Amino acid sequence: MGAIRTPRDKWIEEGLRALDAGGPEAVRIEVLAQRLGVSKGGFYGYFRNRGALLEEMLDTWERGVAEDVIERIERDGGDARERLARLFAFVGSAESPVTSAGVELAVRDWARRDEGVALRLRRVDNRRMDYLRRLYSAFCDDEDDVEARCLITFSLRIGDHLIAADNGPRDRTEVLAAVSRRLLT
Amino acid sequence: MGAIRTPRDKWIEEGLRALDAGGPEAVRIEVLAQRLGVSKGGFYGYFRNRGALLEEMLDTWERGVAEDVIERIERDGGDARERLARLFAFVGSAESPVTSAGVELAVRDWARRDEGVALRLRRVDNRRMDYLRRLYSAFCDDEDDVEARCLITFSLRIGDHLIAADNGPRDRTEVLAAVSRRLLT
DNA sequence: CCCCTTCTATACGGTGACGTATAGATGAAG
DNA sequence: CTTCATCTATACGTCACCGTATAGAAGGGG
Repeated sequence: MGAIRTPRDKWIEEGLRALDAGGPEAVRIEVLAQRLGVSKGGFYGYFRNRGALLEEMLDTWERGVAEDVIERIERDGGDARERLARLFAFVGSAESPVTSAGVELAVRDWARRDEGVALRLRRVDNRRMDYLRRLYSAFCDDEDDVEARCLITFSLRIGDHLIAADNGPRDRTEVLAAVSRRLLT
Repeated sequence: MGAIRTPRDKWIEEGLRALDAGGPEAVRIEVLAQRLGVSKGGFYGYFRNRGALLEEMLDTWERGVAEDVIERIERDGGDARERLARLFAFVGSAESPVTSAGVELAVRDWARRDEGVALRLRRVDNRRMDYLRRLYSAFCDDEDDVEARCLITFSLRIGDHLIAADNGPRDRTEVLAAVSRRLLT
């Protein structure tokens, strides 16, 4: 048996990188092949077609972005406020192609026009929202208030990457820090 | 002179509709032509190429979305709080292809990978953010607080359309209304 | 050392879209 | 009714990409 030269995962990883940079339309098999220093010949040994790759990319994204992040925050302990603070700090720190903020935004935009992607996103968002709810509920009794904080937290996490406005003399991170302080009260 | 059968504006309008539904990649000349009940023959009489159409679409979007909205809110008078409330109610009510929320989200995603679009978006966002700042400043003295409210308002307006999570037993609009109340205090 | 599975390169036909060229239709002006 | 600019239909060459087919490395097991 010959050794696997560019395995399945490489295609998926490179696919996610392309998704990050240019959205789903940019996930072109021949381009990925070139970037992997390989022709597209082997691709169809792993995947039935382009759609199958996209599907698997979403699979690994879904797994990596819901479970892994929460697990990572939970692992280090602390009370709810500390966990939230760590969560705020962690968001969007692109350490792997899966957890990159660009991929998430691309998926979010993608979901607006693909029902299947929308379903996956709903699962992920609900999983995260539940987690947020649990954390906020630990020090905030009014359920409506908890819900409001969850939505604000979530929106800021997205908006931060999507809003192009300058914040006057202030730094964006400074403004975000101020809001975070208010959210943790 | 023969009458203009499908004028410039029709192409732009249809282009924005396509952008709304499928992002910039979906703005295909031949598709627009078909939707207009026309072949692409005349297109190249108005526009040098596809890029020129995209450029003009962004022009009309930029004009229509910054000036017109603010003007509309200002027109009806009232104090700052009332204007903000009206602004909250107005956002995303897609009355024209220009002010549709889908178009805005598409532009926002587009801006992540096109520097020219990013520039335009920055202009629009700054224009709107300035307006928000002015309104909040009317009843809120702490400048940092004003900035925080602006960012939250803006993020919620975007996040609302992008977040797929359910809000438990509550309706999303209900949660948004609660936040809005807090923002207007 | 040879075989055989697994990966790889290359060539092919097909499709959708761009942009050009050119001939036909249409309707106001004279 | 003719003229003429303007819009429109159609055909064409080109390109990027998909998916298939087939032949060529590459390296472990017998």
